[in-house]
Amino acid sequence: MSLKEDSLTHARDTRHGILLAAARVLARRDAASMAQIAAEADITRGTLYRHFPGRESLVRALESTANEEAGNRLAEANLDQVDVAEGLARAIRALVTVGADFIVLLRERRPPEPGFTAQLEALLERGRAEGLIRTDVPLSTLVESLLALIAACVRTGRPAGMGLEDMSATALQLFLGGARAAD
Amino acid sequence: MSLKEDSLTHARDTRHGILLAAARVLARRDAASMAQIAAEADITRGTLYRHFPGRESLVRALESTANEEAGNRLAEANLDQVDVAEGLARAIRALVTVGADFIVLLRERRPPEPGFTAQLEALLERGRAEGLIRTDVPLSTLVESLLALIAACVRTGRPAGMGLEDMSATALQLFLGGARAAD
Amino acid sequence: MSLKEDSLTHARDTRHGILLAAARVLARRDAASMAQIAAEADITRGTLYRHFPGRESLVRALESTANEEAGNRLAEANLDQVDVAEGLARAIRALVTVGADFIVLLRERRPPEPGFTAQLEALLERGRAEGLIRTDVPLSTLVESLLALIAACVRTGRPAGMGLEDMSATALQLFLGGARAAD
Amino acid sequence: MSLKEDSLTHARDTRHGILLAAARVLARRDAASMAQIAAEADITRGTLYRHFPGRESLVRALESTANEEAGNRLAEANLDQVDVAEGLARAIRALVTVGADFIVLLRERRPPEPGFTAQLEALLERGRAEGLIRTDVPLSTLVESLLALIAACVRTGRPAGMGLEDMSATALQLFLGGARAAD
DNA sequence: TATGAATGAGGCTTCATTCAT
DNA sequence: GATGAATGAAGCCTCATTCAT
Repeated sequence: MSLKEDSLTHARDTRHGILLAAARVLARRDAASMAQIAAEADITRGTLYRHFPGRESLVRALESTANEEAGNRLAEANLDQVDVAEGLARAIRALVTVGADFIVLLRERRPPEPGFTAQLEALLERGRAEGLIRTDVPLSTLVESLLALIAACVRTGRPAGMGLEDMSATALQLFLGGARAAD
Repeated sequence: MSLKEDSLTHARDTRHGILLAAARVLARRDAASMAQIAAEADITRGTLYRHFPGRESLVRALESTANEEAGNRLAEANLDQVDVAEGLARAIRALVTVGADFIVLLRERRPPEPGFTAQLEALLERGRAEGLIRTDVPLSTLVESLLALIAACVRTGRPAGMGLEDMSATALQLFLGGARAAD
Repeated sequence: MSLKEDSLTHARDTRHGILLAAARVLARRDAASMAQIAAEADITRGTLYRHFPGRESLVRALESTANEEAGNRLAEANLDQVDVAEGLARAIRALVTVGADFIVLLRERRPPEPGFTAQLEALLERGRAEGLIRTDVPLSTLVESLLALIAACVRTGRPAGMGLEDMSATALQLFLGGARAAD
Repeated sequence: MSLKEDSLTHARDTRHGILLAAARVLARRDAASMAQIAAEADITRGTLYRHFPGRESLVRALESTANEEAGNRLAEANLDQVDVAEGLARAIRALVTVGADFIVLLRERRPPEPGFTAQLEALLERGRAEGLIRTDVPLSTLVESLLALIAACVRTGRPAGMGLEDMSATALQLFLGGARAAD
């Protein structure tokens, strides 16, 4: 590996490390300062600014990384090649996994980039066509509800020591079956 | 009405006006400055500080007002004197009504004061005892999910022009029955 | 005098004091920091920002104040009601007087506002018509030269303890007669 | 030519190229950053620091190069071997030629190195002894005035498309004879 | 009680400079 | 010798808060 490649790799790693640190600290406190983010990433503010020219740039990179990561995981899950129930299970597991690192996304969510929600919408549409998903509620409400339930499960599940599988299963049950007890 | 009472009333009105203005502006932008809040309330910063000794005090007052208001509405709903399904319907209508102020609460959310969630927990517990509400999910997750669903319905329903009754009904259906189509 | 008028006056005084202080400190060091300017004006940085929303605003106010003051003094001098030689003497005295406070202007000069140089140009044009001022050099060069000579005289004269009258007389002699000894 | 000489020559060329680039960029913007200077010289910041240990060092080198160059040109002009009028003409032509670099000097001007102004002072002193130059104005004021006039002529002449000879002639006329029309 | 000026702490950002490769 | 990452000291600006009127 050449020197140049090495340095590029290093830079990319540092960048990623910063994004992870930012996600952690912004998840704790939404208005975290650049100093706090730099501290969490174990670098100085100056270095932080070497990698991201400003706060906005950092937040945008964070959002688009999270969007991208979520989109990728959903894409890898081949949602359209399994039945809708299994697709929902996979989608939720994917989002819970991402969510653990990027809950921030689920909070301060600006109009989320398509390619992320689009896959969820397609899945739910198919579910409607098959008679599995209700049609008397707007699609956007369903998507928003799904995300809200995932966030709720992660928020309450993590402090209680639940694992990713448990949190995912709970979210799936609540989304599909609601809080009503099975008869 | 005596002069003193009159001035007390006036002070209370001003206070209330400030809180409403603060709710409006904080709902738009979480990090709104004291200046913006004062401007929205049509007073000067000095006056704002005469009524609330500091930003934290204002936010706390806002939270506890919202909590109180939500708590009062829930209390007025006599949740414990009707069956659980009707109780949930009433609770959701109450919370959807509190709406705009409530959104603020859901953002800055510190551990919400009891007296507010306690009533929801009691209702859900009763539902469990009656076999209506599932017991395989922690109570806190259920409460959080209920609040998340309400917020989701308000967020997507309001821009779509839905009324309070529609949003409440949707939230209730999603909470109780989930997204699965009725058989 | 009403309270409001009083406070307006006070604000204007403070503003003017800041401008004077800024002129002093910027004359010493062109890249002086806002902190240094505030210190010279005996206020804190915060107060400085209450009066001028940013550095650029301060510098612009300084320039336009100096321009204005110079313009006013030239206007008061009734240059067009005396013969050209006397007019030049008056103009130079006016500018030397302003210059003592606002040399800054004469240094970092951006395209100076008209109303200031226009009066000088009119005077020199009249001098040309009367045969007093040479016509073989562009008018703009003459104006620039006059200002440069005034600045040179102030810069070298002040440290030497020369008074305004002496500096003015020197500048006039150099401008009109040049460095050549009178025959 | 040995390798060592070659590398020395190369280093000297780089150094000179950097100084020229610095002159260009500092003439445009007084507070140019090291990064901008490096970019103009087409090297990295690291390399810039290899040649000059710090900003101050670079600026000093720039000043002393300009001083030296001006000094050299004045020395080459053999000012002391011609009569004073011709000497002044030569001196002004030399300084106008140094031009662009010179402007920088006139801005950041610290007490200019002797060896440069000394030659001007000697010339003017000789002019006084011969009765050509006025004695009723301090020598330092005369030097400063001469430099100011040269700068004024370059500043207004260059945009107007005047050549070096024209600008020099104008400066000489204004310095010696002033703005008064010849009788 | 209401107002507007003043304050000072803290945030964002830039930049000269150093260091490891 | 050259490069790019890292550093830390300022600089600019905002804002919650206090004070005098």
